[in-house]
Amino acid sequence: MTNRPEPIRRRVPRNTLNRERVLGAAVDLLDHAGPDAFTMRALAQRLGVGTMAVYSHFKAKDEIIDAVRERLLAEVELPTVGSGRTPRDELRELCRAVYRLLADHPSVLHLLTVRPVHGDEGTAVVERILGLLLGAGLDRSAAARAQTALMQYTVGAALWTARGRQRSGDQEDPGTRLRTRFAALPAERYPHLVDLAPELAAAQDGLPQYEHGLDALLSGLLAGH
Amino acid sequence: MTNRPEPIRRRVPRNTLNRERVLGAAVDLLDHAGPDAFTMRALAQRLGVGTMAVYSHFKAKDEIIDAVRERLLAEVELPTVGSGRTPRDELRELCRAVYRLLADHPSVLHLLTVRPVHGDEGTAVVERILGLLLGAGLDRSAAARAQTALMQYTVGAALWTARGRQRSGDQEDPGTRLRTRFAALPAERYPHLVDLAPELAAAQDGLPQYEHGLDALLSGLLAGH
DNA sequence: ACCTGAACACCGTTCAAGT
DNA sequence: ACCTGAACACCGTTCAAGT
Repeated sequence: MTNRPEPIRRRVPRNTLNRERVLGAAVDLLDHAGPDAFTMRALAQRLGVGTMAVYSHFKAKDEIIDAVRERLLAEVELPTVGSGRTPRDELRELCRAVYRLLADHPSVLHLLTVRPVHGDEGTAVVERILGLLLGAGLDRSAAARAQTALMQYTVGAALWTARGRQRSGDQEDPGTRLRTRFAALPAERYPHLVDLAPELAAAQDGLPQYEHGLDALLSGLLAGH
Repeated sequence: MTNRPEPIRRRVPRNTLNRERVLGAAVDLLDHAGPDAFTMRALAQRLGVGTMAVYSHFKAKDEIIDAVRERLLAEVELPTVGSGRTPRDELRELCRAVYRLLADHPSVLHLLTVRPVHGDEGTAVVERILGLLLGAGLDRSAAARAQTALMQYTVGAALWTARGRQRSGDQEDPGTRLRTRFAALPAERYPHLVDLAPELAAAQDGLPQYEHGLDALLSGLLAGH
């Protein structure tokens, strides 16, 4: 891709490795090859550098994990304030932005489950959501619980989708695989499951399913306000 | 030798190792020591057996993971049919049973995120939930989406709680830690977050928080039926 | 200060061998 | 058939050494 021949994999000259470059390669590696392939050795190789060079910029692998998560969570693009006609519209937009980030980067999801959050990642989103909930008339306690419930559902839905996509080494998409699996169950024991196999398969469609649940959750949380 | 001295760690006699014993030790190890300590070598040691003995009963570690997940998911105790006064009551009970299982065995949660579901685990719960949703008047598509949303929220909430408990090597409980962290944020940028720090910390209380969100979700899903 | 290669203590799993 | 110990190809990280 470069203009130079580079007959031999040239070593990166000094001082060109830095935290930013390491994090970029880490995100690439995670999104492209998955968490299992996210290895210090693979990361260094991708950077064209000895394995231990990375340790000059990060104390340990866990520190890279934290930094990657922080970096990606900070990337959530907040819809402009007042973009929705109602607080509820704006809540939907915010939650969908978080879902989209998690769905686009299954690795972040994995990082969330592997290591708890330390820093103030995602605080901007939380702040906005809390403001909208209070603005909708919820009291302090209800707003806090609603915010937590929205994040819990969002993480769960994203995880659900990522898990379905995980085994896409197979030809079939997760929906069809799930449909055939359910349809093959004994109909006497699981009549509804067998009967609703197509509908259950259709509910594995990521964003539309997320929005269905999100709307229900928002309705329940904002009921009476 | 008498029947009991055992001056030297005696080797388990032949044919006493079987799949059940391996799975029991695996659950113990996972719940007690966490996923990182769940090692083939540690598992064998706990069974008083050479590392490779386990491979006589399971092809690989992944197969153990699948079997553990299957075993625990089958353990979900289904409330007796018709125990609730309304379908909604019964739905709550079922979902809470799933949440309790996941919260009690954080390892299952990890196993769920690490490997996708293959067999027909948890089908009994799904069947019951679908029946109740249809009984409540939801159409086929709405029932399938509602069932998926309920499971997504349940997994997300359980994961959220488990993640908070993960670092309990520290003295403070996750609530206080989160409160102090939020309270320490710059109040100009995050006024609501700082203000609601105590309420947000209180929302990390596991089951009560789960039930709050569950009620809202059920209200939204069953609205108009 | 930044980067290297060898080495250490792990890991899952293969394999030939024992009973 | 069931179990063993050595060995292989990995992993994260320490360490002494190079520039």
